[in-house]
Amino acid sequence: MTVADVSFDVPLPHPFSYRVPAGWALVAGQRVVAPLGRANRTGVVIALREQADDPRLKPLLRVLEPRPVLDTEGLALARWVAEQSLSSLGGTLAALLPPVASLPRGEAGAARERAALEGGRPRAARSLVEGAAAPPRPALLVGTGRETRLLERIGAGPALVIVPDLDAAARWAPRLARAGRVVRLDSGVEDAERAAAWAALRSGTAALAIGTRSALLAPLPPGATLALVDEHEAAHKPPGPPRLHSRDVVLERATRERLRALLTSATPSVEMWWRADSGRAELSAAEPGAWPVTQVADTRGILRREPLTPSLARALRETLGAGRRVLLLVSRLASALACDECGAILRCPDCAIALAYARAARTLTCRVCARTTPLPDVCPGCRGRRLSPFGWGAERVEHAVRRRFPGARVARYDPEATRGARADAQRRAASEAQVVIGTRGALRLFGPGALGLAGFVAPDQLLRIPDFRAGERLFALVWAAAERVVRGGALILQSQSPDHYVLDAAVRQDLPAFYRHELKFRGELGYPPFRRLAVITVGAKSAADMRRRADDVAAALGADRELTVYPPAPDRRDRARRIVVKGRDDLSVRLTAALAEFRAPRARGLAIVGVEVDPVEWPT
DNA sequence: AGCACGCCGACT
DNA sequence: GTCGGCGTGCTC
Repeated sequence: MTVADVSFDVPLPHPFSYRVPAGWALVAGQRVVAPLGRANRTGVVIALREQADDPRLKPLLRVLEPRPVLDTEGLALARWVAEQSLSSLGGTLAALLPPVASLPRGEAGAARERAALEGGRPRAARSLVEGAAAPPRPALLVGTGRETRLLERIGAGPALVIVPDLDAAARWAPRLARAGRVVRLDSGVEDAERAAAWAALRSGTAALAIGTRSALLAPLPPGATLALVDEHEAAHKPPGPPRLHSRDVVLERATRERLRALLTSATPSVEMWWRADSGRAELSAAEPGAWPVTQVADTRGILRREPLTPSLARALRETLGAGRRVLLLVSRLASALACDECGAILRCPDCAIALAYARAARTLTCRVCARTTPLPDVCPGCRGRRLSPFGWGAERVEHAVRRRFPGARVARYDPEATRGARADAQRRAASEAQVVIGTRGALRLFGPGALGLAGFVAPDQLLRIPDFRAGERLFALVWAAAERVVRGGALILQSQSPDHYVLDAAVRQDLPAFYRHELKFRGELGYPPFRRLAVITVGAKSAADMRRRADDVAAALGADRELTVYPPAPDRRDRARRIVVKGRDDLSVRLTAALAEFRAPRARGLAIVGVEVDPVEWPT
């Protein structure tokens, strides 16, 4: 009998086997409905095989679509993604497939017949036809006009453009539409439209498609272009499956299927820059475009009670006078409260992190456990009476700016302010304000050239975050702000370390200078792109159990001499242990081998909570 | 992940 | 005497 191995969206490493009813012409890559446990669930056929009759196997119930959503290559790529990220194939597939198209009633049977007719046709002896031609080198498009250059290279397609989020999908669709019919694969459109888009790409009715990471496996004809917009964006690797950065999937797919990969970014990831630097990608740069008048204002010794240096205050006044808009960027770190007598920062007694100081409400709030207390009169440590704010959160800066510029329309735009009931009002106020004080997310309010002045109040706070990508992230942020400043406008960076290479490279609009420094530092400390990282989280019921299990896992990893294993460190408010591992290109394979005994289904007791390969956000 | 089965506390 | 807590185990 014929048996189908079916992968479901369950966190299990293995597929389930079913009997294929006689007369079905099923192929791998088709979605089917089959009984699993007590329910009927949708899964993907990942393999078909002949074997002796086994009465224990249940039959498949029905085929969902006339044709496979994935061809053999797509299936193989999904398997690669799952292996690389140490996650289940079923979950990975579920995240990389379009919604199921709802067939009009009565067509289901017909669909099955069509499947029999055309489903089995393998989509390519493609690589044979094209022989051993080397796959085109990926191109990295940086600098001014990179998006126009991307559109030029794409032409009328065939091409699939992957963008970081739904907003970007909505923005890109009309731009792409100037060259031909564009279909959308992102969840910003109805399910039926997404499903139809996938089908249109496969049949060739549409040659241009746009989507987010869920579209990474959408069908493309030979010779097509696979584009990734804003390659450096963390949104290309959000939590959840597929647990790889879209960049890695794009590059791998392009190599396997000989597609042309095009990636754009104002400030590429260090990984991608290194790839171009070492000749494994073409760097398409441009003559430097307009850049704001940029200045680093030294804040050493003068920023305790006043967030604006004379330079920034003057620029603010002039910009407002010229009728242009101002964005003051604050780090997402809120202000804290410090004791002037003993020097301590007030911390949450439970979580040990600095309490966030809310000036207007006169409260202290813990960001982890949400405990809120009224402002104390004295320092809990030394009973000192002089408590003063420390660090420049949005609220404190807003207060200072209002005091200094009483006539200006000032609005705050940060995650705090744009949450809850007043969110809409706040957003509207920010879109009309002359001075916006906000975090990174506030950049979305401004298009290119929309700002007269961008000012970074205390970017040092972002550099102090214990994450090896802190510099890269600040550089990207400064650059993104600079690109939004109008020709002749100003960019002011306040800092206690005015010579820092991140600031220096941004001031001089010198992309290579930043990467030179950054690569040197990454190389010396063994960080990506020179080593790969993974974070393994271990949990257990009791503290002692957790410690023992974490030590066991660390020991198993350490037995592989190719891996560098760091000692288990407290995580999740000390409810888990975190083990950082460094390895080489084969990190995933080695992790899979070393962790096998802990990840086995029968290894009960919730030993391993999570494995995160190539983390983008450092866990704090 | 669901969703069962399976043994110990506060309720009509 | 039951309803229900979520610990443990299975799903072809």
